[in-house]
Amino acid sequence: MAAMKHPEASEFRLEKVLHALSDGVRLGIVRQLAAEGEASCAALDGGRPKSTVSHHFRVLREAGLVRTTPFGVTHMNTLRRAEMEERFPGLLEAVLAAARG
Amino acid sequence: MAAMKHPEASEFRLEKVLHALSDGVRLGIVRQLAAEGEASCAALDGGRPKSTVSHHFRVLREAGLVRTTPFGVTHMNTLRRAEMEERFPGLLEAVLAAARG
DNA sequence: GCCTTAGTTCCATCAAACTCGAATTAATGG
DNA sequence: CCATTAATTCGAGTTTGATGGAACTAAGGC
Repeated sequence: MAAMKHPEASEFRLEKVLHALSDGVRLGIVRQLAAEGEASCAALDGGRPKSTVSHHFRVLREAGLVRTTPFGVTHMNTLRRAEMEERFPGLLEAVLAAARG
Repeated sequence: MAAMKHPEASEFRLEKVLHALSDGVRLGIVRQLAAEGEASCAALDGGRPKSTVSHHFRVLREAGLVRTTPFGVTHMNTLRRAEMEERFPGLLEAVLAAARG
């Protein structure tokens, strides 16, 4: 799968990030990624159809929250914590803390 | 105008807060309220129709971000910074910092 | 080459949400 | 009481976004 496009940290847009995080399914994905470090899409689908999950990962990618890297036949996803921190200091960590509590 | 209902800090829901902040108009309102302390709805309408502005204030109120108090014939709006901080520490301040930068 | 696996893309459907005009309510002033 | 001002509520139109089935693509294994 050809490398998918991910925005640079300088291109992250606050409203897009907030919108991406305002959905329950996506917030759950982000939470799990934060807890487990990395995971395939399938590991986080929660029993939902692939097309739905793929849509949510796309939104997360385009907001800059998640990086997806092809790894053999699966795709590995990681949170872009450091870049988010650089661009919007404290934001993602505050959301993660809020989602935990 | 009978006192409008505002949720308690314990009732704030993260996804609702993030959704409220993910709209450009509302983010602008929140930014201005943070800068100016308080303002009437009309002072923040940006030339938009009243019904539109009223809608956005409602979303902000229901998320817990804004408190609206009748004050004579106008309504005074303030950010509920302390309560947000109590419920979701660091979140609103990180968003405000990001919106400024 | 063929099959399987993992995701994406396309498409349609349906619900949520933004916008805004018009009617309404609430408080004040004359 | 009437007019004015400020904002809410109602209703309609339009857009955005979520969901999920079907077809497609890329990588690996036999």
